[in-house]
Amino acid sequence: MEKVKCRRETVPLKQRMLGLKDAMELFAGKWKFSILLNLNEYGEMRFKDLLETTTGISPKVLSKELNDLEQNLMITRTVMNTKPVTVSYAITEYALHAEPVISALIDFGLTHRETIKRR
Amino acid sequence: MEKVKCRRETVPLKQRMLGLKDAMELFAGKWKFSILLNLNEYGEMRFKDLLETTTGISPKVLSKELNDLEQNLMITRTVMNTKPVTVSYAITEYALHAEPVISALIDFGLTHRETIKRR
DNA sequence: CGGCATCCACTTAGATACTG
DNA sequence: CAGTATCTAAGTGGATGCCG
Repeated sequence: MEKVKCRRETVPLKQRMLGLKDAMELFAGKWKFSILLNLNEYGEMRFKDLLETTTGISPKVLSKELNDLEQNLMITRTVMNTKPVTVSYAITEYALHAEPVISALIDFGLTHRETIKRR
Repeated sequence: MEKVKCRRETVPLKQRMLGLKDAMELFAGKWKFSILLNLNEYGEMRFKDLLETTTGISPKVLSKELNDLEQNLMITRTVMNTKPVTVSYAITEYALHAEPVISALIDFGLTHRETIKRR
């Protein structure tokens, strides 16, 4: 692990740990990334759509995950004036900030998967 | 979330999700980052040392965390021929691969913490 | 010293059914 | 359609004690 750069080195270790903790808590669980990647790929989606594309999730869990993501400003929730009501979810501009994290995780995860496999 | 780059775009979505999953599983839990950052900062450490610097952890959990990290090649475990035995843990070269992940998480986490706080 | 065994508490996830 | 209610199953974490 080499010397960290930019803002990271201006911040004490304790606080960096807080940042790590926050980020990990936000993305914890089996479904958050899947939901975000789906919303990113397909644009606006309704509850039902997400229930179908997120294979294996139950409505209760999906509901909780969506709430978490909304609380953390990663997605928006829009209730449409139709009958019966439809609700539309979309990814936010703010969620773009998470792209470096996701990229780094994918890169590391794929490399690591190969490394462990051939061990 | 903008277009992904390099190897990430050569890999299908399903597989990218696997990479994400692997990486998240490796780093899940409250202690892994703390242990890695400590080992990185202090070099070789014994079980007892880690038990002290990792505030709040119990021996059972520390033991499990260390095993996980060793299985994933992030640390080495060396038994010394002393009486009574001492065991020394150290971070591996391979763990350097995780640095971009950690940096990205810290950056995002710190920014996000501020964003949420002032909401 | 460096753990593992045991037990318990708590949180989370899943299945299913139901409602506005 | 978009969830909530309820119940149960499972995983995880902490406390404690013991042993080589």
